[in-house]
Amino acid sequence: MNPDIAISEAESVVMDILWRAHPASADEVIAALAGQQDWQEATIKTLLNRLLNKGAIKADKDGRRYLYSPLLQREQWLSQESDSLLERLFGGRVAPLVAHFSKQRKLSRSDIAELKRLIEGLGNDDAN
Amino acid sequence: MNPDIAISEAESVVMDILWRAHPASADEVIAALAGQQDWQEATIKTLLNRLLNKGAIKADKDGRRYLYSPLLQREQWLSQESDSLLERLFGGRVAPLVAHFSKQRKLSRSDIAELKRLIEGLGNDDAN
DNA sequence: CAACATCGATTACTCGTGTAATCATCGCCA
DNA sequence: TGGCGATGATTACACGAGTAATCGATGTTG
Repeated sequence: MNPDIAISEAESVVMDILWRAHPASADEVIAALAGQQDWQEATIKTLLNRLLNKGAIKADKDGRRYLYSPLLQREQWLSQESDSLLERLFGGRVAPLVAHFSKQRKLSRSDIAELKRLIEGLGNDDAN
Repeated sequence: MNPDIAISEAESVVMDILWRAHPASADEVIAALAGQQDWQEATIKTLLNRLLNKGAIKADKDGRRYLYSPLLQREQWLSQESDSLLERLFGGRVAPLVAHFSKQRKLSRSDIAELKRLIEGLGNDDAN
């Protein structure tokens, strides 16, 4: 479908704002980022434009300004990013990844509980 | 300790060779990469040098050439990469990450089995 | 109506990265 | 022993990303 839209790190920060609340004007995005990122307004405008040019967001005219909304879905982006890491680092297998976190003691007690619940709810799916 | 050595994508491909078998001469690295990457020798030499300059590998003189070995450990790099992704995308929690893969049907049957085993070997702090 | 404010678009500049050619050094063979 | 070949070092160059200033259009207001 959507041929993978590549989002840079800085761009993804802007996307995050829009995923949380859209549509949003440039000003609203800038406001939301103040205190979180130390960016000039101009910087954020540039990022919005780059996102626009690569089709990751759309802009609807609202009087003299625009209201921005995401086109790229957060879920899709999550998949792109995490699949790529999974592939590159763990040969595409999830278990080794979890094993890694477990080895690093990155699993909180609630993680473990949640995983238990998750795994148990899976037993009978499809092939491979 | 080691203040995060940043490795680029291409560099990590070279590291992978060295992690698999070290020390290795430039020629051996080049040989190992032939057929896997479509890089000129010069490109690989450059990557080796950049890795050297950033302290990710070391070079021991062996006659007229060098033998390269990793300094940055694979485990450490895996952690850098996966922790950063986990933080950025899933707020640092492992369970949501696994949930994501599960939702995307990225869990193979053997993944599930392995995860089951893994998780079971963990929960022995208190009951349940 | 003219000056001004606002907002997006354009332009700019630096750095890292991917990719590679070329340079310099040094041991080896004829 | 002097040129050759191998090997690492240096240099190159385009492109994306981060960061931002400035321009241009357009709407607002006295």
